[in-house]
Amino acid sequence: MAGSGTRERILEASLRLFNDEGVAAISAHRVAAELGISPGNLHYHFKTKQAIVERLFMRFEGRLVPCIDATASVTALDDLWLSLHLNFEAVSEYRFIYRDISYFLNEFPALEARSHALTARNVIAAEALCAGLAAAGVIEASAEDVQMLALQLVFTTTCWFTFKRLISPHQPAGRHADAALAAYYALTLLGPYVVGEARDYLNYLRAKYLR
Amino acid sequence: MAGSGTRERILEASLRLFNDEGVAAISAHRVAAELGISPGNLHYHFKTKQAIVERLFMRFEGRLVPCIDATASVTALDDLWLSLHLNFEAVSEYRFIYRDISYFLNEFPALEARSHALTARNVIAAEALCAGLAAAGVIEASAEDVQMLALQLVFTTTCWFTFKRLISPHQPAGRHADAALAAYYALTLLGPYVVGEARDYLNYLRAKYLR
DNA sequence: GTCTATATGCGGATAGAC
DNA sequence: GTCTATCCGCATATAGAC
Repeated sequence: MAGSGTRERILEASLRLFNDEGVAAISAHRVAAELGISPGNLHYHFKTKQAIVERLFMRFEGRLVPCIDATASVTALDDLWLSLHLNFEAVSEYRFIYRDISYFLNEFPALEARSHALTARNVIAAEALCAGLAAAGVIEASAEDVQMLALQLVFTTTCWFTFKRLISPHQPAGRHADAALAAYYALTLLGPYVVGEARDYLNYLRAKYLR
Repeated sequence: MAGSGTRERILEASLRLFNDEGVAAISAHRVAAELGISPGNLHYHFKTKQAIVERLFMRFEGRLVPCIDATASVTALDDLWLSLHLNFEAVSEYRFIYRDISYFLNEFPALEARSHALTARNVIAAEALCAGLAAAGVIEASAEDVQMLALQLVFTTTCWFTFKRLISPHQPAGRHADAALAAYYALTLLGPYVVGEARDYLNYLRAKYLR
């Protein structure tokens, strides 16, 4: 499996460059140059650029699924915050995927079905999560509210970092320390539904993140 | 101004192709072929592909700004719904812009500042709009709530159509009749803040759009 | 496994005739 | 204004030597 460290180094360099500059802007030559190897050598390990992207996407699946499935025990608001935080971190580590969604799906059509499945799984997990909070009395929400909330949560975890570039200057490189802030932002979607002492936790977060 | 109809036809064909297949996937050759003219002729009217995109972006600005500035008189929930509907329609007509945000800003850096300004203007208008509804007693929201709501509204009008591709199969072509549904979706962000008889309007919309 | 060298095609952009 | 013909550069992908 680990026979050749080169294969792994190609994946790591590709992920970094894709994240920083976008998968459209990075050629196979560029990845090879970054590693100080020849394009021919890179081609020996990955026949096509698409093969690299697909391999990275599978890693993203493996990285994200535990985050969205480990939500069975969520009964408090800070559990949800942690879940969102982990989710944002995973998305941030593979942010090249959702960075240019349409381009990505057009260029790598083999990944469209997998992307749909992943998003659907995410929505279902978010619904279960919100329903759990409602059952625990943390929030007060109808079944329809829960559905909408779940969709808004997944929409936010998926597209928030992309949208951020339209409201603040582009982060130069590996900056993804704002997962916590993003999690707070997403959490405010539930804000108006929160009842009881869970409001205290919201106020604590608000004091921490607002200005 | 209208000396040559060709220039206008180039812009129209470009907009349509960019919207349908993405600005990255459409070459100048392709636009020329679509119109049945030569690449040389196209180059006579637009020296570069970037010039076409910039011209279309300016049209988008001219198309969107009236939608976001004509919100001074919003004092009822259905005024907001209409405003959102018009906003979504404008975004849909120029959906190639927000379709792949990072790619767009990377490829056409001259438009990054304008995009920022447009988004900022949109947020300010949304804040005024939510503040107006709060003042009119339609919603009950603190100043911080209003800020968050405005950001969520703009986030949604900007990125919702892009995200939709991850949860439902890709719309083949000029389908953008879902502006009304998108407006309803965005409106639910205000749902929990709504008080008084405005709730009736929300229930009316819910019956209309849910299932 | 890794290299050098190269084939092939496409997209952006231009020159110059009509 | 519109055409044909062409240059240039880049990206994908391959061939074959070491």
